[in-house]
Amino acid sequence: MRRVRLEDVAKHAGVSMKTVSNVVHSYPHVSSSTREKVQRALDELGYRPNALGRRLATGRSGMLALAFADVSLPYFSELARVISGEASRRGYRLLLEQTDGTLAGERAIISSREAGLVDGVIFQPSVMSSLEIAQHREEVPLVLLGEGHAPIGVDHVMIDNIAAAAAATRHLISLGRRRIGFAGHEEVAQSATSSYRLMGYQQALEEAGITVDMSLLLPSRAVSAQEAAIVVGRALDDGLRFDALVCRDDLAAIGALRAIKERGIAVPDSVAVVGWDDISMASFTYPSLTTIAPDTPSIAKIALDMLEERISGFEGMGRHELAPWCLVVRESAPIGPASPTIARSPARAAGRH
Amino acid sequence: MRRVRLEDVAKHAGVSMKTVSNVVHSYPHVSSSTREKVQRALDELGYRPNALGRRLATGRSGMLALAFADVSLPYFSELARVISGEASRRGYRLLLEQTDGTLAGERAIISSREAGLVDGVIFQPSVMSSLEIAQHREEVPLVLLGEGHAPIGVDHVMIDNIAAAAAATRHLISLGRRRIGFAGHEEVAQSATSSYRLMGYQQALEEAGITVDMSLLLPSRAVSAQEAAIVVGRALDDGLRFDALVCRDDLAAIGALRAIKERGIAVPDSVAVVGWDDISMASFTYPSLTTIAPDTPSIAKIALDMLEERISGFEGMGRHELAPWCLVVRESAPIGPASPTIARSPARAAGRH
DNA sequence: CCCACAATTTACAGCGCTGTAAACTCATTG
DNA sequence: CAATGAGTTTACAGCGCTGTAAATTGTGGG
Repeated sequence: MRRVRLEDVAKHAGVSMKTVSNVVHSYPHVSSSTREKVQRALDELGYRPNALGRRLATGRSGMLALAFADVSLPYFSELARVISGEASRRGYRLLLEQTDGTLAGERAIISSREAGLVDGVIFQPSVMSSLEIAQHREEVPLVLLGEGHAPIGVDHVMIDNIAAAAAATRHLISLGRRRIGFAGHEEVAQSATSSYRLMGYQQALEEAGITVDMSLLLPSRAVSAQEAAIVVGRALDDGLRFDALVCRDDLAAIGALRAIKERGIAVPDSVAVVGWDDISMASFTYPSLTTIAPDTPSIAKIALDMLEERISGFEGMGRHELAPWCLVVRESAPIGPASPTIARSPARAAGRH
Repeated sequence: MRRVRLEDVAKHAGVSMKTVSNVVHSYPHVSSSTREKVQRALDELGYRPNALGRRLATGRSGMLALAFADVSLPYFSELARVISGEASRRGYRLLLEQTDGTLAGERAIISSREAGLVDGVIFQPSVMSSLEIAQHREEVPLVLLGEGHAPIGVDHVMIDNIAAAAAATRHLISLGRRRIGFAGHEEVAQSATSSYRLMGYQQALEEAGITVDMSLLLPSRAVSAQEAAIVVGRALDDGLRFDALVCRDDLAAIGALRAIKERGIAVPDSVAVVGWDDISMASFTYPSLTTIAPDTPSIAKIALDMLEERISGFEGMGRHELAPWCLVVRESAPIGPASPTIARSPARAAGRH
C-alpha cells in the first residue's frame, strides 16, 4: 500500500495540490468551505506530510546537530537535555553527533561531507584548534560551546571560567583553608578548559597572598572520576597533605571524594572539595558537592538565539557571549564563618535575553 | 554564492549528471579516465552532495529516532551512547527525541505527524500501554526497548528482569541477609519495570523460605535518587530495620546509600545494597555499587539488527529477544562466604549474533 | 569490414513538496 | 452594467538527486 501523497488528497478533494498544502499548513486565506472539504479528504486518506519533500522544497531541514565528545558524560547529557528542550520549543529537532573527543571525530563534524542535512550546528570542541575551526566554517551556521579559544569569526558561548574558578577557590580560602590543591586536569595536552580553571585558581590564591605550591597540582592521565581517584589516592598515600581541593569537574571531584574517604579522611572537616558543572549527581554524593553551576538554560538560549540569527542570514563577526554561573554551596565545602554571600557571575550588562 | 550542484559539476566536467553521481558514490563501472576527469571537476568546484536531494530520491533518510524519557538520566545517556555508536557504524545518524516520560510525549513519538524523516524508531516507552502502541504502529519500522508488556506485533528487546532481580536478591541472601527490603519503585502508577523487578525479588525470597514482609517495601513518589533518599531516610527514622536493600535502579541505590550513611549506618556491614543498570557512577560511589548490568552493547546490536530487517521490508510477527545481563559485585554487597559464582543470564540459546 | 555483445554513458522522469505569478471569483461601486 | 479590487485558487517550475532504460562506444570474432 503506497503512501498517500499531496496529489492524491488533491484529486480526492477536487482541488489543487497547493490548496491542500495550504490547508495542511493552516494558511489563512482559504475559504472555510474549501478548508472543510480538504480536511475531510485529508482525514479519509490518512495523509501525513513527507518531511523530506518539504525540506527539499524549502531548503530548510528543521534539524540542528548537537556535537560533543560523549553523551554519556553527565555534563553533556544534562546539556543535551536542556538544548534539546530549547530546540524543540523553537521547532527544531536534534541530531546527536559524538566525536569521542578525537580530532578525527571533530573534523568529521566541522567539515561534514554532506550538506543540507542540518540547518545549523552546536559544537563543543575538545581538541580542535580554533584556527582549524575558523578555516572550515562557512559550510553551515555554527555556534561553539565551551572554554576553547574560539576563533574570532565564529559565535561562541561560555561561562567565565577564570572568574568562576577564582570564586570557587576564594570560597575555600574563606573557610580558612590554606593548602588548596587542584585536581583532575590533564597531565599532557592540557585542555583550554583546564588551563582557564587553573588560572582562576592561581589568581585567587595570589590575591590572598598564598604561594602556589606546584606539588598540590594533581593532574591525571585522563579526565575521568577513575583517573582522578587514582591520582588523589596516590598523592595521599605518598604523604601529600592538603586541606582543600578544587577539582576540574564534578567527575574528578567524585573520584577525589572516593579516594579521600577510602583513606579515612573526613570531608569537609579535613579536606574540603569543590567540583564543577553541578551535575545532578552532585546533590547525592555523600557529602554532597559544592560546585560551580553553569547556567545551562542560559547557555542553550544564547546559543540558539545566535544560531537562529545565523540561519536567517546574519553574517556579521563572531559574537562571544558569557553565560551566568554561580557557586552552589553544599556539604563538601559548606558555608564557613568568614563566608561572603554566595558567589555568582555579575548580572550581564548588555545581555541578550 | 550559490551551492554547487551535481549539474554544475556535470557541465564543468562535460559529462552527464548521472556519471558524476556515479563517481561520487564510487560506482564501479566508470572508466578510469572519466573518473579522473570528474574527480578533478569535483575538487575544483568543491562539490558536496545535498543529503536531502538524495534522500528524497532514494526514499531513505539514513536517520533513526531514539526516543525515551530523558537523556539526562544516566542509564539513558549511556544507552544513547552505545546505540549511537552502533547506529553510526551501520551508516545511520541518530535523532534524539525526549518524551519526558509523559503520555503526550510518547504519543507524539509513536504517531508522528511527519513521515519519511526517519527510517526507523527505537523507543523505550515509560507509560504508554502496549495496546496503544500496537494500534499506532505500521507508520514506521519500530523496535521497543525495556520492560513493558510489549505488544505481540512489535519487535522488542529487554533483559529478563525477573531472573535478574531474583539473582540480585539471591546474592543478598547468600550473604546471610534475611531482612531484605526493596526500594525506589513507584508508589502509584507502578511501571512494568518495577513490577517485574519486584516479582523477581519476591520469587528469590520465597525460594529461600523467607516470608515477604510488606513493611520492607519502600516505594517512592518518583523514580529518582532524591525521592529514594527521602523514603529510605524516613523509614530508618521511623525505626524500620533491614540488613539489605534491593533498589529499583542505581539512582535509587545512590539515594538509599546516602540516606543510610547519613544516619551513621555502615554499608555493607549493617545494610548491603544492590542497584540496577550499572551506570558508570556505580563504580565511584563509596562504597561502590553491586548492581545488575544489562549488556547494553547487546541490546543495541539486537535492536538494530531487528530494525534493519524491518527497514528492508521484513513484515513478520514481532520478535521478542532477551539480552544478556550479569550481576556486578562491588563493595555495597560484596562476595560473601556462601557466594556462588557470579550470577549472569544464561548464554542465549538460539541467539542472533 | 560487419556484427554481436559487453562496458560505459546518457536522457529523463520522477521522489513529494512549496514559491511564484497568473487566473479566477464575486461583491462593490461609479 | 462594466470596472475595480480583494479574496481564493491554480498551474507549474523547480528543490538536488537517483533509477531506469535506452543510447553510445569499444572489442574481438567471423
